[in-house]
Amino acid sequence: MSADQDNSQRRPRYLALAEEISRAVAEGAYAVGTLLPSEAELCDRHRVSRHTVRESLRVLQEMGLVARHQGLGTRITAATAPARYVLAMDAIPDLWEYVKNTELKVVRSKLVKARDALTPLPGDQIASWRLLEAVRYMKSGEPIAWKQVYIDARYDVVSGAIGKRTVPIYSLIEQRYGVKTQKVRQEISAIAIPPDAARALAVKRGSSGLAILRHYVSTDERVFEVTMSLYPANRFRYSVELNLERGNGRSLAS
Amino acid sequence: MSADQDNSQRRPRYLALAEEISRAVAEGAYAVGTLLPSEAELCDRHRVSRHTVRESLRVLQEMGLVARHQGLGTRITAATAPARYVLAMDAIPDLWEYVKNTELKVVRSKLVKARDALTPLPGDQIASWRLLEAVRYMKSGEPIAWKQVYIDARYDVVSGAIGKRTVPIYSLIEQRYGVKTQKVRQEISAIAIPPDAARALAVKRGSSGLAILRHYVSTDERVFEVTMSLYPANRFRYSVELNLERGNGRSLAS
DNA sequence: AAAACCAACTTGTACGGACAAGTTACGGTA
DNA sequence: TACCGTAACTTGTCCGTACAAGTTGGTTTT
Repeated sequence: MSADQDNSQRRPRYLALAEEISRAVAEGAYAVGTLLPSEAELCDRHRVSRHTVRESLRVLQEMGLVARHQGLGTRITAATAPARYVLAMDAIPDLWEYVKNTELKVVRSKLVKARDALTPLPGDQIASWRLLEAVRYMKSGEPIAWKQVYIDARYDVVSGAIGKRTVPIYSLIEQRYGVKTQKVRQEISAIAIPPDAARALAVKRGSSGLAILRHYVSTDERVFEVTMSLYPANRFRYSVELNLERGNGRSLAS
Repeated sequence: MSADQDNSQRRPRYLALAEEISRAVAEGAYAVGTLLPSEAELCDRHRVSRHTVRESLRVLQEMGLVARHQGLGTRITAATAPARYVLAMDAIPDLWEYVKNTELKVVRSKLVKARDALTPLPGDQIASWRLLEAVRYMKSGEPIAWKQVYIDARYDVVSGAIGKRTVPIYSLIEQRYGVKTQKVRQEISAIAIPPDAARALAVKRGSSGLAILRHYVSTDERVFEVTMSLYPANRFRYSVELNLERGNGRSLAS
């Protein structure tokens, strides 16, 4: 038996092997980006079955240390298992909860070329995007956000529609076109509110505000919606709670 | 072959079985809290090997639908797989990457009662907290953040220490006292920068800024550190990328 | 009545084998 | 020189067998 074994409490061979490999990786025996020895080779070296080797590699994969590629090999992706924070809720605050308690009123709608957008848009600069300018109100009528929504013109679910909306647009796009949101890139910054938005929000131009830029990315890596939202200070707080998890929920501890 | 198979693109049997079981669970064929049929029984019913059944159950486990108990059985833990966003990086931007490229200079340090803190503190209002006032600089010397750090006085790792720091304080607390960070609650808002901070940041008082309030929570649910950071507009953008994952990182999509 | 034992059932670990599917590199041909 | 086909290598899927380890319930013994 090649892997260390403590008589008083026997560890499974696959865990012992996983630990041995992860230690070797941490010590630099295999550089990040390179391939581990093949499964057959690991069988020979450690005198275990392919089942045991595969089980070990699965554990390492769950820890985020390796990625397996059929036909190619097992690549080292990290020297030590990355610790990750997991968002402890089902969605970004204003994708769901927030939308439920407010109304979005579209006040302008037009087609624009990417290059003409006030907000930088990705990809082909002569591509067409549907721009919606909107104001979000509390049910009580107070304006809390000024928003520009750019929709890839191929998914023009709301062409020309002006008025109140209560369903997130990316959700409509998902339903209508079968596009799946895989990723949301988000950037938050402080800004002085520009004149157009200031009027709509009933605040002084140049007063403090929060800007949240979001790119909605589909499973085939395309940005299909871009939103820029402006919130006056004191009318909006963005809260999230993050939990610390290591690897992908799997560690070597038994 | 008992599980549906599409000729044009053959799905692995174990995935088809996993989907069949998850659909049955969602439809109420098995109540949450009860046991699934045993592995042997599932083999018989679906005419597949035990390996295939075990592989299916592992997928369901990864989705958070079932929990396996050696000697007992496989229990249904949820009717549908919880959907979660996972922060696609190792840490909140300024817990790691950001800290590496900047320096925090503590300019004031004193003990305060919770009730006297400028930032609201949780729990007992007569409890003592170590307050550090600090400025964060780029290596180039430009001030980018004004910060108040409140530390539960029981974990006074930096009592009175004024000067430059490059290691996150919560990390020092973890090392010194064995406290484990389990959760970080975070709130982002826009503010007009107050006078004290404006001076330290070399911006006009009242100009736009970003405020990030964080509560660091230990594994025993205690808040042991609270930080309030102020960033002038245009000097700081808070970027995150969120991936949609279902269950524990595993879905049925291939 | 309580404790010990045992059988039956269940999941976990480990082995072996076979073939499918993906990737890469090399040799032959146009 | 470029393209195509093939061989070799690799991981993925699926099957089977055997035994270890854990759980539970029933029976026997004290």
